[in-house]
Amino acid sequence: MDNNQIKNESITRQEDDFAQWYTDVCKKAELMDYSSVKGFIIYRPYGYAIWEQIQNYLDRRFKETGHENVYMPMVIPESLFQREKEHIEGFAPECLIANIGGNAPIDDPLIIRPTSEVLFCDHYQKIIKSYRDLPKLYNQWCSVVRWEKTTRPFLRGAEFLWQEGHTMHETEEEARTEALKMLEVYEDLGRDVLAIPFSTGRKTDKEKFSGALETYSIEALMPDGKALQSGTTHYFGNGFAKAFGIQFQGRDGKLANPYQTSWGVSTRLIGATIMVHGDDNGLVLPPEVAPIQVVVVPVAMNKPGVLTAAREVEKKFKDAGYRVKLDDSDKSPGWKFSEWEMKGVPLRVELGPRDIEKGQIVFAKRNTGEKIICPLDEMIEKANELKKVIQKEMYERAFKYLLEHVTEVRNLDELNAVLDKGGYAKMMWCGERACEDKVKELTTATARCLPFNQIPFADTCPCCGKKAEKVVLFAKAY
RNA sequence: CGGGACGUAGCGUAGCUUGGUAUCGCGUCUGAUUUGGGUUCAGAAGGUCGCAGGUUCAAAUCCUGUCGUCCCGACCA
Repeated sequence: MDNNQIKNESITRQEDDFAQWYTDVCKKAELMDYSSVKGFIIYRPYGYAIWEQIQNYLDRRFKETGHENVYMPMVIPESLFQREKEHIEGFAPECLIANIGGNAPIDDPLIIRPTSEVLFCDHYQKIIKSYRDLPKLYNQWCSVVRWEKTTRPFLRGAEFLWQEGHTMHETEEEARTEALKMLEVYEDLGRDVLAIPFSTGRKTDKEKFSGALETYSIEALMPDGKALQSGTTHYFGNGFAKAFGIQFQGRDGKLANPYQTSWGVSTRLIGATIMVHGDDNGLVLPPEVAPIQVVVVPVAMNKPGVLTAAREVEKKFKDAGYRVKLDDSDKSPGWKFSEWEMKGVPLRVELGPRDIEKGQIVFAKRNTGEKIICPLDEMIEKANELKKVIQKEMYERAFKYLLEHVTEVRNLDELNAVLDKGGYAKMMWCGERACEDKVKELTTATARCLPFNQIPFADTCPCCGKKAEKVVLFAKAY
């Protein structure tokens, strides 16, 4: 095989150029394509199907926890956006604004939603009158637009798909609980669906969402040592409620402002999944999120009986509830193996004349490459077992990587060394913004979160030498 | 938004310095052959050289602008 062919048939190795590997996988696994506007991508069927799996899981969990889906307009009058000061200041630099309608200028220009807090508040102001109207637990699936300067498929787009929950509560405590509860739903998604261990915690004031009192996040560590903020939940207090005049009559007959949360995850989760699990042969998808869970590749397909047997295998998997594909295309088996590995299908079934004779099939696991021979009549049971094993192996591998890349640092030299190498630097922090800024200046890393399990391991802040009680994770971020 | 690289058929590319009929591989199509890790052989189709101007008898090639991708910064849920 000459040089051209090698280049053409395969993707950049992770080791050579991780960013290029990522782009190659996105394109060659047919997850997306670029459009003619920078930062706006086409979600191709295979990529969109991954998002649909994430949606299916979350939508079920949201409904189980009492939430209802709604749909808000995609445009926000600029005047409405101005109501909450911190919020508009945070988002103004990245808004896309429409100011022509038909052929006439629009007096109050329309902001294409970068997030929908103000739309929900504007509506809540009209429908919340009494404590009996609370809580309001709304969610919407939509896309938002943020005019980003640097864009990358799934990781940072000018437009991306997401869900945004917006809730209103009678009491502060109930709202605070909601913000933490939804963060747990996201953690479950990571563990049970995406096989990604998230680091969870609270954001520093510097990093929190514009207008929120508290921001919590799920952070995932990528193989290049950078952290990816993969989802956030926010507790707002009643700041927006006051700004938007949302009032209800309480049980005591007095008027009060309700307490608010919002929370969201986006198609960035697809990017996280690609990076956390992928390898030099392409995508590696966890079974729960894979659009195709089992691919059946017949060998010597034109020999009598092979295709018939392969169709039976396909049907049995389908009947057992699997998302299964029979690849009866006119390609060689070797080509198909590589193709479906690129696309990350977790389990491959090989079936040829030799297997038919022996009444067996061959499983191949995408995550380890392992091949397992299995009697035909135990096929589904074995697949059920392998599905669990694969999920577990993938999660544990990612978890091990995470644990190996959290390092306690006690001075600035150690901090620098850890952040240079990649991963999280766990540091004691005095809580001062100045020290957080200093770390960024020295290392370009940012505070990812204050982990929930705060176990102090030193007394002083490495930046200023003052007393430190907070444990914070720093990392370079996407 | 600053610095750098790149843009030629679906994909990957040669040609550009020194202007003169568009190069090769993969893929695609046709037929045969093969099938347990990207089969083999034969034949065929496929291009406004990212886009827009300019210089010239003549532009993929030179000049200007613009759009896009990647990298490094800055910025950013």
